Amino acid sequence: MVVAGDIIIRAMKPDTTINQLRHFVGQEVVLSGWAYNVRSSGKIVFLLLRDGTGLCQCVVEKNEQTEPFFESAKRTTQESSVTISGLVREEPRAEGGYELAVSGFELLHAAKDYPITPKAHGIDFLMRHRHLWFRSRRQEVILKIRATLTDAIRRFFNDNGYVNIDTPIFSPAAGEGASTLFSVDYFGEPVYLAQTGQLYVEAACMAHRKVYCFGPTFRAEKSKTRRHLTEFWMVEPEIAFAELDDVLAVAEDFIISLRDRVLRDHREHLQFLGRDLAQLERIRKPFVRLRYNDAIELLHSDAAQQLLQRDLEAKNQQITTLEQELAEATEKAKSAAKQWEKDKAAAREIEIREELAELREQVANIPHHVELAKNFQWGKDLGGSDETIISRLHEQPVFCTHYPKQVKAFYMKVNKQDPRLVNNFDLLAPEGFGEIIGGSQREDEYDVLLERIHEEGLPVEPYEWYLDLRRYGSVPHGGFGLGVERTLCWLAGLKHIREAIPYARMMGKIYP
RNA sequence: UCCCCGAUAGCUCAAUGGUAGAGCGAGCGGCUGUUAACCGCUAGGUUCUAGGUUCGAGUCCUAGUCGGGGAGCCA
Repeated sequence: MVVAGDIIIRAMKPDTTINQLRHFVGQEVVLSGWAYNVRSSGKIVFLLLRDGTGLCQCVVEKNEQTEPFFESAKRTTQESSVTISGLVREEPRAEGGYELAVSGFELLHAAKDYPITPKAHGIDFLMRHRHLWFRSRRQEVILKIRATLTDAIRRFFNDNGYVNIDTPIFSPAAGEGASTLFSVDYFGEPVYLAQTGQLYVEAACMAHRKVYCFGPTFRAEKSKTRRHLTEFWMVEPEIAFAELDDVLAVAEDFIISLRDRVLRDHREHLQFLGRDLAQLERIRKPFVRLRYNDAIELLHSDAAQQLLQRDLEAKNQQITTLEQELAEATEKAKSAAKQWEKDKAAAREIEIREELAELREQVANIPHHVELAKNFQWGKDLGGSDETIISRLHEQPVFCTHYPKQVKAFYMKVNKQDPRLVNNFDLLAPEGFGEIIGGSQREDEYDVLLERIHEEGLPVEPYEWYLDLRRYGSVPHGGFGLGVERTLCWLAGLKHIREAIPYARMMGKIYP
């Protein structure tokens, strides 16, 4: 039966996809895809087709030619798969500017009760239907940008002389902080899912000079925030004959290249997501370099306090505005003449309530943040609110460098001028998106590294191979890790990290 | 681990302690330019669980489960 339909539909017509339609204006073509939305009146059907490359309105007018399939087209349910032929024509009223005047129609599979309807849904429901949520416009766009981002990451390193080294996911011992590792039964032995490939990539670095690993990493942290996943993707370059400044320069070029590529390939997608492109476009070298000691001064400064004060005022102002809007929406939801107007007002009401709740929480937190900043003491790690303050006081991304060694990992290079510090850095993305890179120069002196292992109370034996790298031709070297999902959040302007990965693994979430 | 909020139809949400409703979705019908189309009709409920208060609990109280937001920690 498919064959018969095929012959009728396909005879002499080229198969194409929606993103190619502009090359076929005035011609008959065949499209296949899924019904995104179907509207009909008595004698005309508008079927919005989704084919993975775009959306196209397919118009079926009732006449002799369409008579055999008109009813079938009219009754097509959401997300049913179809093959449609028709004449491509320019049409300003249609989304995308082109539409198909349908001449042939075949239903491949009728979807029954597709769960994600064209109305509002809660996040829990959407996450449980992640496998179907992919088909929604916003999710499709985000994951397309992600695919470009991961390609741009590999491209940068491959084009710049780095060798890709795949590091193991099963790790024999806890590298740092065993509590944050997932343990797995490995033939009766407890092993752990890798939370970094760095130590392994360092070894390869001594063979290849410039290397990187790229893959999933795992953190068993019980954190439930919009910035955390238990499984996320990280790329970790490692460079021989490099000191801290050399690593910073690489990170800078790397970030610029990712920004350039995503902006080049996804301008329209970013606009669809509501991203402020000017914020991305203004990013340029050099990024801000801020030493930990200076960051503390900044946190203690009037500028920081004023920023928070201005924030408080701006947010209170926003709350007032939103409260007015909420009252209007509530009134409209009750009094509007048309049902759809009520609907829209009610939906807006829910949106406003959510925004208000978020703003009120932020306002409630500001005094706390003020205190944290004012009382920040030397020797502590920078907290989330501190990072936000620092990044908001600068136009460009900020490298925070030279942290106290007690809050950092044992392998970071102890600073020669001030041995209380290490030659490390975090990169803070602008607009308060927070930390997207953590990196350092590595300790290359055998004695110092051994000392640090002892200081941290770590067993030496599992690190013998790592110490070997300092026994046989040790060189200054360093690298960093960039979190793919956090970077995507920044580039695409996503509020929550769960949208930045196809299947988010979070505390207590493993389906689908 | 800590703090705040929530759980009512497939979905999104209503319901001064007093007969559980609406819209969407589904089913049926109407409509030749719709844009989350629109209009009419129909079906759809163990109000998260277990206790308690009360003449009476979706609503109040206690505990638990699950979810959301935030803190800490981090990419």
